[in-house]
Amino acid sequence: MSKNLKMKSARAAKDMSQKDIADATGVTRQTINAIENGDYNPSINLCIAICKVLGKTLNDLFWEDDVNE
Amino acid sequence: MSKNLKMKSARAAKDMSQKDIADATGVTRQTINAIENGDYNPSINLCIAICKVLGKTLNDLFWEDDVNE
DNA sequence: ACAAAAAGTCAAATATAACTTACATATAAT
DNA sequence: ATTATATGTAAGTTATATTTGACTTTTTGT
Repeated sequence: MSKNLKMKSARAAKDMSQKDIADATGVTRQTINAIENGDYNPSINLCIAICKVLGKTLNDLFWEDDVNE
Repeated sequence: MSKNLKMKSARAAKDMSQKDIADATGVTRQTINAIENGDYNPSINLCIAICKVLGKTLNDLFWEDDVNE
């Protein structure tokens, strides 16, 4: 799986740390880190929560990039 | 969780059964059924695979509706 | 009315996302 | 030099998505 740089840059644009996103979405920092680094395959509900925190949509952050396994 | 009627109608528009989608995405019929009925929270990769089969995007099928747990 | 396909559901097993704890590195500030 | 914050990673555990197999109910076609 490839890295999610769209998520990483959306997070940078909001000046939030991985821990900030983790706290806002109710998961751990490691989970956010793993998603950004493409280490696993998060649930749709978590993706939606991340999108809401970052003011983006699913297509903005999760479409077309992470298609490769 | 609420039912995913967008997915159900996109599937109807393609005249595909739940089993057809299951086979095309590499999961079981029960998994597709559970997603349509809102019984659980699929992975983003499975959502993307379903979107591709149905010719839709993540926003088309999974945004704004399934936000309610 | 009958048969077949599609859909709904359930229990038990397996795979894996996500958690916990922990340690290491890098950067920035004091 | 030291403290604090942010990030990357890993082993072991827990929660849950997904599978398997089976059975029932609906729908559709003949």
